[in-house]
Amino acid sequence: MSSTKEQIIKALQAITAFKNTPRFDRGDELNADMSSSFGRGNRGLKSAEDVITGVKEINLEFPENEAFGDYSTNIALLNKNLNIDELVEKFNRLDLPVKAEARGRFINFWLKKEVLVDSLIHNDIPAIGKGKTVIIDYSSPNIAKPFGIGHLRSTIIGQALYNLYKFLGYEVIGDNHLGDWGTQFGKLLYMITAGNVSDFDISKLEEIYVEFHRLAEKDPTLEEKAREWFKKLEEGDSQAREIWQKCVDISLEEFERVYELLGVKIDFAFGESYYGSEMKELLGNPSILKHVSEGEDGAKIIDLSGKSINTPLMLLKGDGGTTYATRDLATIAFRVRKWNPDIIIYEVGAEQSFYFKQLFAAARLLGLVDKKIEFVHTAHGLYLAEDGKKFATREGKTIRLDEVLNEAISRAEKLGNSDEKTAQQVGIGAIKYFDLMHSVQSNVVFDWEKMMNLEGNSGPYLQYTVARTNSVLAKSTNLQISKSANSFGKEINEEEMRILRTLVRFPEIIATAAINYSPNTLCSYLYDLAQKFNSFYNKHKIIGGENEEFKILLAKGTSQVLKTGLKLLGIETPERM
RNA sequence: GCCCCCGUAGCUCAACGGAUAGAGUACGAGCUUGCGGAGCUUGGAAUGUCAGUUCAAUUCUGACCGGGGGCACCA
Repeated sequence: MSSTKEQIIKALQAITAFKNTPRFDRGDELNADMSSSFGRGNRGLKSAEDVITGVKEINLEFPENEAFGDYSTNIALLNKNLNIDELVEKFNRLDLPVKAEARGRFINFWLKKEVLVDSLIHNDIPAIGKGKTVIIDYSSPNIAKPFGIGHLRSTIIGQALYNLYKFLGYEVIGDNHLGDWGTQFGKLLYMITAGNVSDFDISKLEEIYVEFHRLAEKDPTLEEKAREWFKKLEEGDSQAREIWQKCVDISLEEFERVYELLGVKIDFAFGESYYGSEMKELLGNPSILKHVSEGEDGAKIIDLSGKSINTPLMLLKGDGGTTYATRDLATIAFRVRKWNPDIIIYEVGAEQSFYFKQLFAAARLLGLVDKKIEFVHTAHGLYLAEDGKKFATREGKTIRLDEVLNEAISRAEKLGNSDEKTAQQVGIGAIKYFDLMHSVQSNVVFDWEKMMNLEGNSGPYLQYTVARTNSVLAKSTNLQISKSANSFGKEINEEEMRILRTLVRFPEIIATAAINYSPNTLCSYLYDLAQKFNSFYNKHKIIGGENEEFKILLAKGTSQVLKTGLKLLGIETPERM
């Protein structure tokens, strides 16, 4: 069955004898079944003279203002000579679930009541991702550093995207690309061996790292020593390898705690160190090497000036050691071979935008991927310190994520009567929602108070609304919905109507949030829905009220959508709170 | 110096080129025994500056101002 949106578009195309292939965005293209005729839409068209010609472009949008209908089109603005009243009149002769209405040069479409009520029962999510594979590279904390606030966005946004794509029927692979290789280990190895440090934990490692940079400022040769140690590690030196393994083990243990708290589980965690053999293969492949040239101090580089990128990508350092880029290219080769994805999403901060531009260009230049693969770098904004500056490990200003999470949980506890589990759901929910409600690319200034906000537009507000619906529904379990959907139509009040019109949008909101990589779209939607429900709840009595069965059905529908939406965002919904 | 992102209400954030720029918070005024007040109703308050494209610009283009990030041996 085609969506209402498609039905409207097809009807408009039919009326206007629209011939050009319409330009669909990705979601529509996947969604639309253009091979069918325009379905039941054409029944009302009697003959060719009913057709209005000369229309060049058709598009349909969600009006922002709800007074302008459920859908609207600017067709009459784009086609100046169009007789808008004639078009509306013809449209309304068709047997469609919407009614058209001219308003200025816009046409607004209103879903009919039966359709709205029916959507309470059947509101299916279109499987627009069927047959497509998407890899999401997210979280990716660095070994030997505490899990800091810096990786919160990647973890939370990445997980939300993962859930959204999966929900839409995509084959989704989540990979936690751990930062477990690279020169930073050379730094640690140098410090550990030079200082004869035998016993260390995660905070000790951070101290050592900070200390290294302090010393290196005075003595630049230390950087050289660090590279030497990393080179040793890459060559398989047993002492280096042993210390490295210990660092990895310590870190993973720490990360596990954080993921547990966050309720995040990532399919794979291959990490950078996994790609040793893939890198070798890459570096030995003549068709790759023909793009490699020698740069300053013997470094091996890939010239990207043909792709209008002035800075070349460094494939190997002067001493032959690998770089971030070597490992990322190897990772791409591996992923293509193993999963043959359609999209690879890197949920990584905006400070790496330039690097990813280089990486994607290089991957295409080297022929690691074919044209159909789409690379996406979400380039999220950063958490900034309250002074508006970037948090930096080197200056020791990292805020540890577990501290933030525990603080959130204890604040939720203080609100009173909730048990430990609920407090965790509320505290973590607050943090996740706070992160996700921001548009991905904007920076987020770190502020405890705002972060833990439990009122207004917040995770707990949504959870609270769900708890309310649960409470109502629990009291109405003995009521059976006996009427058919159509029979509810007459007595629907204004508040109920607003909820219905919001609920029916859910599937399209999900698709929009995924396709635009913007979970904040879903956040706003859920908040809007919850507000509408709470207004309704305050004004009308559900149990024992008029049209009771319908009201319960409405509460059920709202509850369901809120729960599903929050789940997609990675936010749990306590039964009570 | 060059490149990227951001600039919207006191503060924190929304808005696929569309119609009356939408929330939260803070501040002001309300919500009689209610199915849960972490709630609801209500008031004031905003697109950095200057041009341009367009029937239509917070959105696109250019310049400028302000903030953040980046520009090969870090990741």
